[in-house]
Amino acid sequence: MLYTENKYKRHTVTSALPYANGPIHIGHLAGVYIPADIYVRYLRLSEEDVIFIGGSDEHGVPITIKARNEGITPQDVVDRYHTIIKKSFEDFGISFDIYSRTSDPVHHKTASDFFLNLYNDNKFIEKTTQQYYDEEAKQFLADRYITGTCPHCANERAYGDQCESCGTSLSPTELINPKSALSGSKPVLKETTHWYLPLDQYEDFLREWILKEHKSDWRSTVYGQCKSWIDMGLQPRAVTRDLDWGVKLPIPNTDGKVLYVWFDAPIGYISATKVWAKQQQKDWEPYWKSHDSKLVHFIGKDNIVFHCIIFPVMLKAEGTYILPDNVPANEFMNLENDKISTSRNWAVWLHEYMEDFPAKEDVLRYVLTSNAPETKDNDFTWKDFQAKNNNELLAILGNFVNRTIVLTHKFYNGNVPARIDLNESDTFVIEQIGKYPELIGRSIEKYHFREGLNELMNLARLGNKYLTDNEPWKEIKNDPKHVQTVMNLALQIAANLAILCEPFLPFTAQKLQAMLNIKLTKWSQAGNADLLKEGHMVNQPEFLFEKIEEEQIEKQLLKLQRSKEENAQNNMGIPVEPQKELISYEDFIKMDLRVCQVLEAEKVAKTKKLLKLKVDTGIDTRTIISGIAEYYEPESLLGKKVLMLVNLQPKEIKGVPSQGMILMAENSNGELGIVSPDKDIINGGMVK
RNA sequence: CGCGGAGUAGAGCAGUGGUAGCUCGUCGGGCUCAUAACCCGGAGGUCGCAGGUUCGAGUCCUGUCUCCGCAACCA
Repeated sequence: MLYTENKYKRHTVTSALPYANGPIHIGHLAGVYIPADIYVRYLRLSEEDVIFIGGSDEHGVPITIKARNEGITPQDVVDRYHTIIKKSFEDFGISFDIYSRTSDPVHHKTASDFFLNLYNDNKFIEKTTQQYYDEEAKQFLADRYITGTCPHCANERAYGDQCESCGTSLSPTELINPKSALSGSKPVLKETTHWYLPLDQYEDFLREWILKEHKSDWRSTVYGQCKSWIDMGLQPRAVTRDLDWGVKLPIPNTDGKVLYVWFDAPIGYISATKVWAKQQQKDWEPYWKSHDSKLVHFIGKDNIVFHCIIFPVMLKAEGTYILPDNVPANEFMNLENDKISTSRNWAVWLHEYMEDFPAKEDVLRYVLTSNAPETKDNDFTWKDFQAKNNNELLAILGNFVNRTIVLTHKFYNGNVPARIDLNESDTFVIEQIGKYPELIGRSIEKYHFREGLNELMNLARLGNKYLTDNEPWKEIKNDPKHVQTVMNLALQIAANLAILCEPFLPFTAQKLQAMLNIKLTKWSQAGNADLLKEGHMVNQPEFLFEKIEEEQIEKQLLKLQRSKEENAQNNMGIPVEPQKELISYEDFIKMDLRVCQVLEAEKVAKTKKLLKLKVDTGIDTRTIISGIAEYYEPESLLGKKVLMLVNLQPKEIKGVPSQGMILMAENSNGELGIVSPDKDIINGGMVK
């Protein structure tokens, strides 16, 4: 039974498949897994038919690269991370009905059948194009794995899809001197055939389905993102790749081709359902094909386009599947004011958290829920973590339960006292207890988990206030009869908390129920002031939460500090480039390098990176554009002596002609630094 | 003018036309059953800025500034 209108018989809840090339961190949890888990735990308590699906996404190029770098097979890589991820989810209490993986044979079969259906139905466009091929590594190269010189700004480290120096998007064939990032060799163009999903043909369907039907029930962030994609105009998207790691194409003469990972991953939800159904001896089809099933995808915002545009188009094209009812995507969780990053090791890893804070799963669940990035990016800080544990979980919820149980033992040897002669404040409390299940339930049904959690805490606050107002420790001498009523109701509040907190704090719910010596499994039991019968015996009090001390927090901050320092030392992510081809002295002296002085500097409007500089080259005064605005304030450059290539072909950037190039080098953080002479050299002094 | 989101008390957030609200922190008081926890009260905001619509705007419209995200792996 749900509170909001419900025309569905069953729920299919998916959570984004984590990519199996790294462990799980708090960003994943806050964005996807905790909200999804709250939602399904709530549905189960409400006695709804629900299946909660998860699994590892184990295909795609980055996994093959990682395998190559470590000298192991892609299967080794995904086995390692699948195991770590699966275990940390289990330990943390993410209650998947099935945690599967896309390397499972069931998935390969499901995905290739899905493809074949669309293929036989002529839903794809077939196109033959020229693509770069690495003859040494014997494979076609993804755009990202080709580097070369940008035709626009002469940056030598442009990628096949984009030049980061000038921001233009490129296609690999535009690069001058293309080079394979895999072997370093020069790739050759080779013909290859691929199949495309013509998203553009589904524009009307998407407009109707998202922009009209879901205008009011999808989150504004999700809706806005979809609208933007649709309005920009959708393009056919390749569903196949030349790669040998993935789901093989089920059509003849396509050796070395697999399904593109974004096509095969969401089908993983379906195949995981099949694996589950087989284990449970159930039918998987109603969960995906019956119109009385409610499909909900929990994802992070980076996945919106796949789950709101591409996957629905796939399902629509196939024709027999239902579409998602909602896609409650979260924004991002930052860590200590900085973007979470796997490669920079700027993260709180779930498996490490579990080691450092044993039996504190619910503390992290609480903090990440109460600060969940539901409407915008949010920040996780350790100080906040400590404060929320000490001042909220412990002080409000833990303390309420503790004082209630302690008093029960003190006054009644642990037996629940009878309720007699209710006064106004007692009936008020009973009335309030009756309101919370719906209050919290409605919030969860609307995917407002922060709000629901806050209401839960309000119930504990109500309990604290009730005790303080009635002062049973004092009144036991004056009015022992009423104290029985007060303690009875305080215990009923505790029992209600034991059910209502289950979606958010499952471990706490278990502990609390054990302490109260009851077993509560249904949401419908909550809201009732008679959960504990007169004379029922409760167990000895135990702390639900412990205070988190300053040292523990400092230890975590130190850990982060250390990874920042290691990053700085390790040259992370910036391999030293191999030496270039030998050139003659004649080639060298063609370059006119000189010491110049910056006279004026200002930001180029509407750009992030560009500065417009006026420099004295000794020969003349000229204007150049330089992409260093992120690293230097314009004023700090005034009067600075820099090295410059003055005879570079002029080039117009953002409408301003740039006559030359300042020499710069990159540090370990990818920041650019100006190379300057260390003696005072005259303007126009030659570098030789 | 690439697109989307966000800017509300010291911090974190809610609030889609009608007397500015919640949690934490802070200050004062109360209580002592409780893990110095709990309860009451106060201080603190011209709702990024500037115009406009309206009897009335945080809320609608126009302009403008700032931050974040997407177009690279990553929730």
